[in-house]
Amino acid sequence: MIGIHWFRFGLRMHDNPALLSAVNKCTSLLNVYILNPDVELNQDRVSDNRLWFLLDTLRCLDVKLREKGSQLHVCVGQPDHVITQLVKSTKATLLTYERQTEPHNVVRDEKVSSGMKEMGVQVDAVLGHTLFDPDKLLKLNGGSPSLAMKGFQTLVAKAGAPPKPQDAPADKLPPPPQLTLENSDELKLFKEVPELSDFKEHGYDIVNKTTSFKAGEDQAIETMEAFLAQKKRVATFEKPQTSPTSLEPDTTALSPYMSNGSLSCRLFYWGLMEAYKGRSHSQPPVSLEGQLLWREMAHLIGYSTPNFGRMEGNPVCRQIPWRTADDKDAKQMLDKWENGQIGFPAIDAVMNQLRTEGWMHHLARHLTACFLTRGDLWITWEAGRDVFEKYLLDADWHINNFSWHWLSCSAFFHQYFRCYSPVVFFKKTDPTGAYIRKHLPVLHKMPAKYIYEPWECPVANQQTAGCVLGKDYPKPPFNHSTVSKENMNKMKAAFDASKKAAAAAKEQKAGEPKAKKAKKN
DNA sequence: ATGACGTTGGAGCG
DNA sequence: CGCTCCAACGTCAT
Repeated sequence: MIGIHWFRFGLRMHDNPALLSAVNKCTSLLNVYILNPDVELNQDRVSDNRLWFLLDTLRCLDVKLREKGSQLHVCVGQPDHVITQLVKSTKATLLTYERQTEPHNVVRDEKVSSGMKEMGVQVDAVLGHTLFDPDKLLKLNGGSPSLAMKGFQTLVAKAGAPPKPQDAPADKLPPPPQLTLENSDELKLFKEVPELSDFKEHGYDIVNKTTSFKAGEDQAIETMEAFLAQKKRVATFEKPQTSPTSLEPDTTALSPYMSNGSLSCRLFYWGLMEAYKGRSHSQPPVSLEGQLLWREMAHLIGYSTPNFGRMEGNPVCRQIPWRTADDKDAKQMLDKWENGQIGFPAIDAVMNQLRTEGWMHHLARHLTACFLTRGDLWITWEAGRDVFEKYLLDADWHINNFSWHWLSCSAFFHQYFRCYSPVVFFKKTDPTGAYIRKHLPVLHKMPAKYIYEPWECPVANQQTAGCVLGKDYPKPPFNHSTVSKENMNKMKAAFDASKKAAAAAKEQKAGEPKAKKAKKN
């Protein structure tokens, strides 16, 4: 049988059930990755760092495939068109891929698989990106996801242990089939995995790559094993106790690998169980196991909630009258926020780390997400979500949307009177401002006393520090305490309004059957 | 109904 | 560093 294995997530050889399915069934197998020019090669949606990380991951994958007598073919084009052309060219009768659950990916895959059906091509869509089968979890829970961690833990307990990771293919892979394709405007096939600079026409260039993260499956496993070898650190890990201002990640920093599947979450889960063995250890939700459960819960909610990627029409999302980019002031603030020029050093440092590294600590994300939405700027979480999605190496549709719901008090978390302060929050873990100095070098010489509020620094000292406010670094556009208090009042109003709306909807629902009956009669 | 709790707040006290 | 209070959310167990 001639087959095509379509890599999307699951960019690895280990624990890759979809790839194994292809290898076991095929005498000839084409391994392909498709770059969609509207998605992966779109500067508005994917930063240079993120595309570089993807391409370098693909390069590592290609090396491994070549060691097994195969290789990775990288194409540019619309996925349904590319797959159709590849099937025609290779005369393949099997298409395999790892199943994805993001709504846009579900739509794409439905389109592709219905096309394959018409061509008489068998499609194997295999699970591998999460610990559990989302449909199985939904069924166990009566058809709906769990919106709180406690309930989710109960659900997971019912589901039993997640599958053990599978080994990488032991033998040589089936050789690639003959491929005769003419490059066209709609389809470009690369002989080798492309570099960032191959996409200059899309605005990408290797000189814009600034992240120090290293890509690929080997790096992922090495990082994981190095962390899991620290048995005490693993056993005592409590997420809220880790530091957002540490100069090196204080957490595992495995998320970039987990999000594109160069690391299997099942490999990590079972490695973690092994590291826990014979030790008392921290528990979910704060433990490392808990972090995997949060990921799983976000994926299940994102998969099963209509319109989870926006506020309107989203049944779990509180409707809040946020400002959008249509508001001129909001748009200006949004741009400053994205580019680290808002005037609060902690916020700007976090956003600079996001743009240069493509990763920040979870609590740093909390601080800046709270600031953008309910805390200070009162801007829609959807706008912040898009900025994070563009720059984060670990961008994960479900988790990103879930977290923005959480931080904006739109769902899952409701204590809007608990608000992060851009001046105070980082002082706890970084009183001297080492993190600020690293990610916001213009404040490098600012005295520790003023590092989080340089506008309080006497002008003479600003000059000595080489950072004059309003010239070298912006003055903050408002007073945080005043604005955050005003915003809390707005939140109170929005909560009241949504309670009222919920009560009205309930009443209407109660009245509905009667109305229908009345109509019938 | 009521109270405890919720992965990760801040301010002010000792 | 640990405690209480702030003004007060939704969820869940009792």
